[in-house]
Amino acid sequence: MLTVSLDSDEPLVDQIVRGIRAQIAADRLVAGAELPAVRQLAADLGINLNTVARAYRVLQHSGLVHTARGRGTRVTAVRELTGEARRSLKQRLRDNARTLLSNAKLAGLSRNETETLLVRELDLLWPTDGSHTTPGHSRLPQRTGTKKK
Amino acid sequence: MLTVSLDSDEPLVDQIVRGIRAQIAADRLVAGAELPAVRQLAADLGINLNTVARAYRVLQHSGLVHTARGRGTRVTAVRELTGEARRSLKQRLRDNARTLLSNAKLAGLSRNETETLLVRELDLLWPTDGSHTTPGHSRLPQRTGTKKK
DNA sequence: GACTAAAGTATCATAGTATGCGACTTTGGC
DNA sequence: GCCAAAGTCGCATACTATGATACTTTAGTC
Repeated sequence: MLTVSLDSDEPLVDQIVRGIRAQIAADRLVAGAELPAVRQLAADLGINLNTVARAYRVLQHSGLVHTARGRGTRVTAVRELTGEARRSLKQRLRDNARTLLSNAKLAGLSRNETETLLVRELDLLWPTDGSHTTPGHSRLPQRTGTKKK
Repeated sequence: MLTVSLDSDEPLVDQIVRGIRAQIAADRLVAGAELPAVRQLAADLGINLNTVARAYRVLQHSGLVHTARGRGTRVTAVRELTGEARRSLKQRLRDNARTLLSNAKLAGLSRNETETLLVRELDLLWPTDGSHTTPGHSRLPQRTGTKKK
């Protein structure tokens, strides 16, 4: 399910954090769910238990999980950001988006190709079939979800 | 124009590379344009000249600029990727997009908010007023481009 | 053709960081 | 109380990012 790569230039801790964040965002890990024990996940990934423990600590600092010595680590209810924290995060998102799109354009992707790629990922996080998502008019024609390749 | 932050956890070299890549992608630096001398930019940014030189070397390795001892550094004509290089880059883009959108969702942004943010950045890189961009039907309603601040 | 200013380059030192090893502490069931 | 299983701590080590300083190349000018 979760994998890491020693070849990547991204640190192992960051890879783990990113993977678990993505699972929480995609609702594949919901509030109350228990994460694997640090030794367990470390063995699965073939790395040191401290590296996993550090990743869990990062997640705890950002409030996504709660961890207690001797009892394990569980996913916390996600709380939304407000005020200044939310503003600065949006700014960071903008910067990241700019970098992402710059790379896409420099690689020769067209605007349409780039938008298609983004829509696919949007659909994964905010599925449209259930319609329990935030109401309002969408800015792009959703589709896929169950599309053949 | 270009700024860096010592407080960021992103290395200075990466910040410079990212900033210049973004400028090239946005056509604010076009082929043939000369980049500031390493000492000049280093002084402007308040950092060591070697750090700038390393950033320029990274850009040269990715083919975006050409640099010659004694003569300076210039932007190269951008060449598009093909074949395997293009495929693997698209995969990397997908991963980055997933991370970006996960963060947006975990911060409590709605799908619409996220899309709006993305459209703004898309418009910056692929402006729609001129219509000299890649032809074809767009996947989202463009706007702005010449919006007042 | 030598001088010189200005461009990038190379070498080395250093502080910081990512990871791993091994020992420790806390919890909860028997 | 014991013990297995959870997370934590402190240290070692390899690597990396940045900077200081000295070097080499280019191009103009006399």
